[in-house]
Amino acid sequence: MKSAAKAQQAEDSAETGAQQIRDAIREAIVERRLSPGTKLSESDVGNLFSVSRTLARAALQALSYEGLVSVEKNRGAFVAYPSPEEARQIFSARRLVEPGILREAAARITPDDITHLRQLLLEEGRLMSERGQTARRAEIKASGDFHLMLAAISGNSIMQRFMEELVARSSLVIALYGQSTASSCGHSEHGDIISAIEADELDRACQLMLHHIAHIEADLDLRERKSLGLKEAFEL
Amino acid sequence: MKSAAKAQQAEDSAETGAQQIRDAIREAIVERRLSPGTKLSESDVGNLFSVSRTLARAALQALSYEGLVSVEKNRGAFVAYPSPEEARQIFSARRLVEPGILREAAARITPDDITHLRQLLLEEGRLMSERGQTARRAEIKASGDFHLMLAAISGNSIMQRFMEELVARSSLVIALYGQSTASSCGHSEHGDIISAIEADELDRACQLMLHHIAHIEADLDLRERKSLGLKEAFEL
DNA sequence: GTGCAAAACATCGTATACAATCTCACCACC
DNA sequence: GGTGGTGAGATTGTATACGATGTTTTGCAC
Repeated sequence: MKSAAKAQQAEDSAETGAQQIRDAIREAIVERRLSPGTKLSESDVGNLFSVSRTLARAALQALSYEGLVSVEKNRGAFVAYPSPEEARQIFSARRLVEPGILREAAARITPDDITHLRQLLLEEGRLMSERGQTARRAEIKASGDFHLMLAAISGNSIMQRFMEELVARSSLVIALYGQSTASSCGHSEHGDIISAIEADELDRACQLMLHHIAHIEADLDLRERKSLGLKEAFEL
Repeated sequence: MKSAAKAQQAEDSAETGAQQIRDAIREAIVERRLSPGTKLSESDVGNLFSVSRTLARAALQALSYEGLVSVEKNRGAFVAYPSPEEARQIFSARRLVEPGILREAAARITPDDITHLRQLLLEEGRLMSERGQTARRAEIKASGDFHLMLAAISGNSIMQRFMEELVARSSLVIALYGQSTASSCGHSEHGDIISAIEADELDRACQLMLHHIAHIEADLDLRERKSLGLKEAFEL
């Protein structure tokens, strides 16, 4: 189904092995196999993927442009540890752009797109009912994919890329500050948004989107906690 | 006035010499000293800045993430040559985000900020009346800085970075498809927007912003022209 | 035993070197 | 004369090497 997109990827983005490493690490971060603050030394990354430090470094640099890793001069790269302030900005940005993306997507959406969206939802629901870490991780990814697919449907590749960054960073924020052990996204809300789009109730769809984002944010505990490092040290 | 920001830059972003090279090239692109399509070979860039290809390559990679340079596998880096479709997407993105940024900026703006904005406008007007290439270039930069300062005032560094990318890429688009030899931005429109903010007429300010963006877009000729390459070859 | 200093270690920053790929000119052949 | 292949040159892709910077550990003095 994605053969065309994949072919283009393989042709264009196979540009260097660094891209592959970047994608692999990003996926690991988004699926929360890598925790915020984890050190990603160039040598280790290079050894892990059997490439030289040159490529490892390029991959880490790329991830730092996306805000997923922070590189500190002469100290190394770490999985980003967004501050509460950054977290607020990320969700502020999402509140700002997602209604607009939704409007553009609604203007161009096809029945096929709706089918795909509903398929995604089904998959998401299935994963939600399953047990186990891998199911949980796949669910996190699927939940983000809903927002990304809307961006893709909007037809604006710039906004799409921007949303990819925001969704990925959101995953980091939820990993850090999320409270509920439940799902990362209110699942049913995604369905409601699709329904509103189908019914051509654009304003309501935007309202639902804003509420949806607000719900995710409401599950965060963004209080500063300086002593977290100490606590963690004990709990580990 | 920017000592704090500069210090942080010097401390954080002097991370590598690559940053400096990246900034220098970006400035050259935004000020249109480098035309779209110009080849930027790693060796040449390296020699120009007296560094190795390693750093030159890193700088070019960074610029490619911002969409200002396109790197083609095994072929090299070129100043980006945005297609009409890309141009449309860039301005579509600006229409989408700038009103939102404006609203957030208006909510946090201080009298000091307004003073700075007006200073910027004055500078812009002064440059507009001057003759010469350097004045024209400075004017282009100042014109973009107005939009960037609004993003800075909004206090959301993520949106700020995104706007930096959009403004820079807009400059490329205008260089390619702009028709009027006149200024890149309707200068007075910037002033009108500030006035609307001061008067707390937020909706009107947003309308003005949208009109402003529309004016810039209206000056573009985004028709596809396949034969351009041939023509250019002759005209060169 | 505590605190500081210096050296050893680990890691990053940058340069250089070699391999892979592309471009283009030149020549043989049709 | 045009077409296709082949080889030299140029440019990028990747690896390795060396110097610079930060961190840890060791040892000595108090």
